[in-house]
Amino acid sequence: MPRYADIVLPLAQPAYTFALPEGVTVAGGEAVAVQFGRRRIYTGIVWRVHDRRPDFRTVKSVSRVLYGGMRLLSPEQMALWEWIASYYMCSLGEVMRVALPALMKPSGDTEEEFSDDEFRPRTECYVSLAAELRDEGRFHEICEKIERRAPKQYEALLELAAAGDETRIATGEVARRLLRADHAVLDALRRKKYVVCTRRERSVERGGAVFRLPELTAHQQTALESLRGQFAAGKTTALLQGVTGSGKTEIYIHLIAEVLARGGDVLLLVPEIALTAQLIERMERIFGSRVTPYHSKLTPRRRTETFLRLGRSEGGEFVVGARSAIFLPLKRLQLVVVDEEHDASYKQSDPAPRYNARDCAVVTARLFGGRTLLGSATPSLETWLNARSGKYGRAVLGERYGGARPPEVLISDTLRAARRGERHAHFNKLLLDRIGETLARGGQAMLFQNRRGFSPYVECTECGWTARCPHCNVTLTYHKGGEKLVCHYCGHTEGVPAKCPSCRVTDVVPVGFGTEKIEEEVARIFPGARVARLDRDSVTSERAFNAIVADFAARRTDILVGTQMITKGFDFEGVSLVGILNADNLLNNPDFRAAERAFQLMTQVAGRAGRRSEPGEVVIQTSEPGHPVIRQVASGDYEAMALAQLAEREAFFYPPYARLTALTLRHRDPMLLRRGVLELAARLRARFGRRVLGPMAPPVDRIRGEYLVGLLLKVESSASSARAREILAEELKSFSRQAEYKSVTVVVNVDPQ
DNA sequence: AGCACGCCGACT
DNA sequence: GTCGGCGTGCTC
Repeated sequence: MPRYADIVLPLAQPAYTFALPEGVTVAGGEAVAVQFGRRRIYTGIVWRVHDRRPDFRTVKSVSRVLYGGMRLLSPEQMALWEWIASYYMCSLGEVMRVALPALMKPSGDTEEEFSDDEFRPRTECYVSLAAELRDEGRFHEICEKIERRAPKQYEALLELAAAGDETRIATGEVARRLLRADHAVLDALRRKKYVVCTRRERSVERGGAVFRLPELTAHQQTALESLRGQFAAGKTTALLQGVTGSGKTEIYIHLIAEVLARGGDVLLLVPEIALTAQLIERMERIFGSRVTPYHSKLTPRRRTETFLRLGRSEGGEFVVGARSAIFLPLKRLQLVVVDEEHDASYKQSDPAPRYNARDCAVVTARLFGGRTLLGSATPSLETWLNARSGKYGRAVLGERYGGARPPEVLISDTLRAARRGERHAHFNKLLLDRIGETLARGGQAMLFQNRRGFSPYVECTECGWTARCPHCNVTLTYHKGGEKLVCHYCGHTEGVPAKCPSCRVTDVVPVGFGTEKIEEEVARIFPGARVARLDRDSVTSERAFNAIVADFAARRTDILVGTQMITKGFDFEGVSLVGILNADNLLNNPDFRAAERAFQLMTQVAGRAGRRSEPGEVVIQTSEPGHPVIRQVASGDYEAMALAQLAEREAFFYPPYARLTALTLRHRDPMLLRRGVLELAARLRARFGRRVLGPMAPPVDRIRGEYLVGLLLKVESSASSARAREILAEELKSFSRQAEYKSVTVVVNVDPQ
């Protein structure tokens, strides 16, 4: 009987059907090499094996089976891929692109090109004590012998012997890279036959049976028990809401340890690399080498090793990773923890699949019959409402760790300060006074400005000309380092003109302000202070990031100026003052989530002030001191914010009461684009009525020489979202089939941030 | 995604 | 007269 396999290729295309040659057996979830097109060879994932002959003229055969026929994807992972493809309206191939590490999906024009790229595991040196030294008496004897003459070697022996269960893998070996002893010392020990070195494929085994669990406070204990109870009673998803410093992490740790002890797998999702590194370290202190990190800063090889190792694992795995870790091939997933679940970086906005890892976590856990814990100090309104309505379980941690008091929030009126002549540069007198006092006391301050660069743009003082990108409809951002103007959309860079190119009269000057400008000003006003900056421009690498953070933690800097980056989970003991330079640009974002975001951001920044020992101070500079969100931040009243915002969302029919799908149409000819969007809007209105909004011009309506226009679909949360997507897919298909609009690109973003 | 096919501008 | 630009459509 002829057999066929539907193969998913890493393309924005549906699966293709290939024949299975005589004697070749494959099953769903395995990887194969196939020839696609004239000569290109791709890695594909077998989705389904069947014997229905497709009605194409030529049916090509699968070239060979990869990874020795190992099943790369569990049935649950395949179900997740399918859910994502259907929910986010993309192809399985697009899911494949993010789900598999790059090295695992080689492609090439020739067989050599293809297989040369194929992953080969790297080896690593493992060290263990010689058999002789396993005997305690003999060990001490030798230690005594070398202690004086070779202190380094003695140290190394002790280190090796003392390496806890968490670094030692099952065979009693320790990876050399985990030892402090250097090459020469280990070599000497090896020559003396005190230690044995073996080279093997790295990180195949994971050790670590002993976890050092933190003690819980009474509040934490109550919350933990409550969550356990709710999970046991059948709630699949729960929210753990706890203010900054209340110790959510300790609760995660206890739940994680319980699952690992049962042999189940755990996935801990964290927003992004900045936070990832810190949390991974923290988890390694507890769980040792049980922790498997997975984030964008890993090398392609590491990612592949991790993927394959997990695929072969029998359970008891603990992965800490960023959003794409949701795709790792865990087989006994029992718990997914999503830390800072409200964080926007869980949603991938470009390219497809435009998935939200937090929502995928909930789906995945359900597929495995596992549980999801969503943690946040300031939950997204979607999650909060789900918890409130009883759809999700819920536990609240009200108190800061060790009874520390919340920071005192001072609201400083920018307009009033300006009227009184109490505004210098971008600082009100109040903030400057507090910074001065803080420095005098030897304390540290953090200043938050939600904007990168020296200042956003340059302007001619005479005629108002501003530098704009020739390819995108945006002003160019001014970066002082190098006197450059940069487009944040396409990367176009040019120099700052000496004279205004328009009126040729005067110089152009920087307008507005970003972190770089603030850094400069604060350094000028407080010449004695050591100032550093943390934003995407100053952080060129993980190393640079760590250096800036380490300097601040060690109090080698006094003031840290930064963007969002400084809001994320740092525990700096010395920070007693936090300044928010401009709350207005947070509040006035033209986005239905602006108020929620502003609250989350300001609350998070404020949480950086004053840990443990003394309460901190927060100064918020704003021209709207009476704004409800400012008041809610000042009083730390999340619920007031949530209730007020939910009322607005309900009134204006926004999430969580409606589901949004954003459509963006793109074309280089603006007239054709205009006709196209009107046509599509009309078609959609015929099906969805007033649920269709637009056409609307997006904030940036031209990128890389292409024009953009948006449509927004709002469907009641109570309605069937599957049906809505079905109708939308139908209409998009028939729209794109029209000859005139074939060249118009339509991007679908389900649940846009 | 890659690649071939096909129709309009600057070169030997 | 051709070489080559990239716009369009197809790949099991």
